[in-house]
This record gives sequence, structure tokens and C-alpha cells, in this order.
Amino acid sequence: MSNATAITPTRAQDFPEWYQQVVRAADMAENSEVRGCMVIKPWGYGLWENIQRQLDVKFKATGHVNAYFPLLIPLSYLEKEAQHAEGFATECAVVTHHRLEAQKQPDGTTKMIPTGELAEPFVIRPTSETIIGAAFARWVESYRDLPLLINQWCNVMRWEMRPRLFLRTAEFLWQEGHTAHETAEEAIVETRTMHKVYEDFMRDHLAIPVIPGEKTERERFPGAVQTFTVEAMVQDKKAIQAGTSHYLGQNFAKAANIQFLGRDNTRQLAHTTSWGVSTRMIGTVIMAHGDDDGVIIPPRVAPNQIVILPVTPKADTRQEVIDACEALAQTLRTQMFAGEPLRVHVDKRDLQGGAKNWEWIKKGVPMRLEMGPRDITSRSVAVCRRDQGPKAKEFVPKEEFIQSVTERLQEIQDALLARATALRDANMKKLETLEEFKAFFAEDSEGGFAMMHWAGSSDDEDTLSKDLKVTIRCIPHGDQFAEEGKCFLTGKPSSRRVVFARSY
RNA sequence: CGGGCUGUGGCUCAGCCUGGUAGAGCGCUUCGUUCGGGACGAAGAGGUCGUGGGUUCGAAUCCCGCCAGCCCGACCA
Repeated sequence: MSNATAITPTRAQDFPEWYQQVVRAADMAENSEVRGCMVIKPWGYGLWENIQRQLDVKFKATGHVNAYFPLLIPLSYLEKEAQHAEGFATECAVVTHHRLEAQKQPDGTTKMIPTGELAEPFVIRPTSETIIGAAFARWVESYRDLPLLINQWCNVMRWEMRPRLFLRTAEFLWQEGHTAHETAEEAIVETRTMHKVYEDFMRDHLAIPVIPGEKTERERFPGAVQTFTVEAMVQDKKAIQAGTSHYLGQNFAKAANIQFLGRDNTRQLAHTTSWGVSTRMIGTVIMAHGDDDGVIIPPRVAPNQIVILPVTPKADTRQEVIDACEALAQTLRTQMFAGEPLRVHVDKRDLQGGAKNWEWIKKGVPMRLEMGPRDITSRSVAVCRRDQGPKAKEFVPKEEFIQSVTERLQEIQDALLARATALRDANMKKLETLEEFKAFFAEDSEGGFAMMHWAGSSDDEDTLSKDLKVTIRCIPHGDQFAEEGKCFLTGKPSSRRVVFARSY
């Protein structure tokens, strides 16, 4: 029995269900017994580790250092910045007690009763601006203490009503950068620098082209002066916000009292920024690159870039084949790809070859190698690329393969980026009128990114959001968006197009 | 937080209307055949049917309470 595709349903049939099935088939994560929280399994976590390590290099290269702050935030801290507090109020988990009392029940069981109520409750961090701000206030006295360039890798919790693996979970992993600066100019440069880091990372490491831009007031981070975003398009033509960086002005410095004595001997408030990406990136990778046979992971971030599948048709040559595979793996591991040693795995499990092969296809390992007795004799390997069909197979002389392996991986990386770029470009349209706009986002139409002239208000945005379920994803940077025109809704003059889309 | 639905072996579900103490497919184990390959056959392991109470000779099945989860909205990295 052979299915046409490994994943049912296909993307075209039911994209959300396809996504769930792909995550499961790739063994990346599962829903846990804790509502809204997921178990990230080794294959999914391995991807996160690579994202984390590679991003961390970029953070260090731009002058940041890592630190760690408490999981629990005093409730009063959240009350310091009104907009911020309001923004997160509906999704906070609150810790109110600090001990349990074992209470024997008549039926012999034990119940644990929370006691020891806290005088001031703690909130499990939904983000750490407030508590890091309090630390910054202690650390900063003089302009000589600035800038502070801190990053934290941690978990946060937002009590989401409708969780989905990786895309929206109650607890998720992320990094949050927090910086404090002497001047607004410096803080804005920092915000833009990190925005660029995210853009580059998405493109060069995850093979996902993004549209960098600024959020409108309505979509802005609560308490921020400016929010920058990188917006990616995934295969159902919806937008997903992949990373944000915020220029916070002096709002949080005021709230947390981050003051310093300036060069002119006056007391001044610092200018702060924050920026982050989360495990949502994994969901973005899956939806951007996956096909009807499962996940496709870009080589640069794949937990294993190459899996070697020993072909062992006869018991008496089995060990010989496995030894040859191990030897090849060792040779490959001495090579570097994008600055890191190749990650090669030999799958020696005693399973049927076909089942094993399909397992790795569904997991999205970029390259599979098959080696059997005949290949040993002919000194060749069978090479299968995940960005090509499941049956596509090229027999390559072993030495030639070893010489060309990193180029081949780069080809896959490039092919994925090219494919994702083509998809995005094919679904980005410049539209002029409200009628065109409505047709573009009609229930039965494909949708995509609509580039529109816009001069409407936040209320206008609200209306469009309610009626058509579309939002302004960003006011994009870049010359191709700069042109004179008239707002499609209000008719007011506009000098730049904005990007509208449905979003995750 | 509003509206709808569902809780049965690891997973997906049937059985419930018309009460008689459990079934299928997938997965798992073993054996055999096959295999440059997501195969086939046979045997087998695994469930106090979410939970508490009620009706009944007898409850997965009927009634009431509770709990949990899912879907559709509002919210969101």
C-alpha cells in the first residue's frame, strides 16, 4: 500500500489540519496534559537549539551579553506602565500561594490545598520589560554605564485561549533582548540593528524571505513608541510575524525609573528597546517549507543535515555495510557547513528500509544517503534531496560526493529560499480600490499580501479587521513601496503602500 | 469570557437512540514469507468505557451533578 502523499490531508485540502499532522508525523512536539502547553520533542528541540545557537552568535557579534532574570514578576511592577499592563492583563498566570498542605480525605486519598497566601501576588512573566527595567534602574547611575545591552533566553507564559503547537502556546521559549541607551538616536539605531539581524537570520538561516517594516499604532507592542516587525508569508498565503523589535522611548524608563546623570550633569531618563523571537519560528519554518510529505528543514538549522540509511538486504553483509556507513559519516563530520561541523546521523535501527526512509522524509532531514553492498562495490552513494520528490535519487561516486557535499547542502538551502520567495512574490499584489481589495480577501479567493495606499485611522483598521479579518501587517521599508497615491479607503493622499494580510 | 460539541486500550474512532459488564483500524510484541524496502500472513499484549451519585435484577448505554478537552467567536509572539 502506498499513499500518494505521506501527510493526509494535503495542504490544499485543509492547511490547518495538514499543519497539525505534519508536526505529529515529524515527531517535533505534542500537546501535553497541561492545557495550552506543549512537549517539545528532541527533533523539534534540536531545531530550536540550532536557531538559538546561531542567533546567539549574531547577538554577541552586535555587542550583547546574556543574563537571566526571575520567572516571577511582582504584580505591582505590571501596574507601572498603564498601556503595557492593559496589553497583557487578559493573559497572565498569577501565583498567589507559596505552600501546600496535605489533607487526608475520608476515602484515603490525599488532597493538596494551597495555603500561605502571598501578600503580593506574582505574575508569571508574559515578557520581562518590567523586571529587567527594575534591574536596569539599579545598574545605571551615569551615562558611563550606558548602553546596557542584555539578552535573555527563557520561557514566558501567556494564557492563550486557543493554543496551537509552536504557533501559539501558553508557555513558549524565546529570547528577549533589553537595552538601555543615553539617547533616543542610539536606541533607534539599536532597534533597527536587531530588526536587521532578524531579517538576515530569517533569510540566510531559515530560508524565509520577510518583509521588514513598522507596525501601525493599532498593532504596536503595548507601551512602545515604535514596533518593527519582519513578516513572512506561509503557504496558505497568510502572514506570520516572525520577530519584533521595539523602540520603547522613555516610557519604560519612566515606569521603572531608569535614570542617569548625563554628560551635562543633569538627571535624564534612559531610552530603552526590547526585541524577541520565539519558538513560533519553528511553526513558521514548517508552514513556509513543508510539503505534502511532511516537514522540510533548511540545512543550516536542521538537527541532522544528513541521515545515512544502510541498505542491508542480506544478513552476512549487514555489518560490512554498517561499518562503511559509519566510516562515511565520520569523514563527513570533519567537514564544515556554514561555519559548523556537518551533523550526520547513521540510522542503524533494525527496521524495514522503506519505513525508515519515510520517517526521515516526514521529519524533513535535508539529505538522505543510501548505501548498500552494491554501492560499496561501485564506490558510490545514492543521494536523495528533501526538496525534491521522495523517489528522486542520484547515484554519485563517493569521493565526488564527499568533495561536493557542502555545495549540495547549500543548493538545498538556496532552493528553499528561492521557492519561498517565488511563492511570496506570486501572491503579493498592488491593488487600488476597495472593490479589488474585497475581492482579494473574499472567502473563496486565494488571498495573499495586498500592497495598498493607506491613510486611514486606527478605527478604519478596526473595521477592516472585523469585516474582512485582515490587518495591516506592516508599513514596509524599501523603495519599492514608496510612491505617491491615494488611500483606497479614505481617498487621502499617501506616499507609501502598506501590506495587508490575514495573519496567524 | 459568550455559543456548540465531545469524553471508550498508545492514537483515531464505532457501540449509546432500542440497557444484558467492549469492538475496529492504525501502532506495539513474537514467528514466518518478502524486501535497494513506507509489504504480507499468523499468533499475542493492552481498556475498572472522564468522574461522583441515582434508576434498575443488571448501566459504556437512561437521569442528575462535577471535571476535562475540542470547535466557532473576542484576544494574541
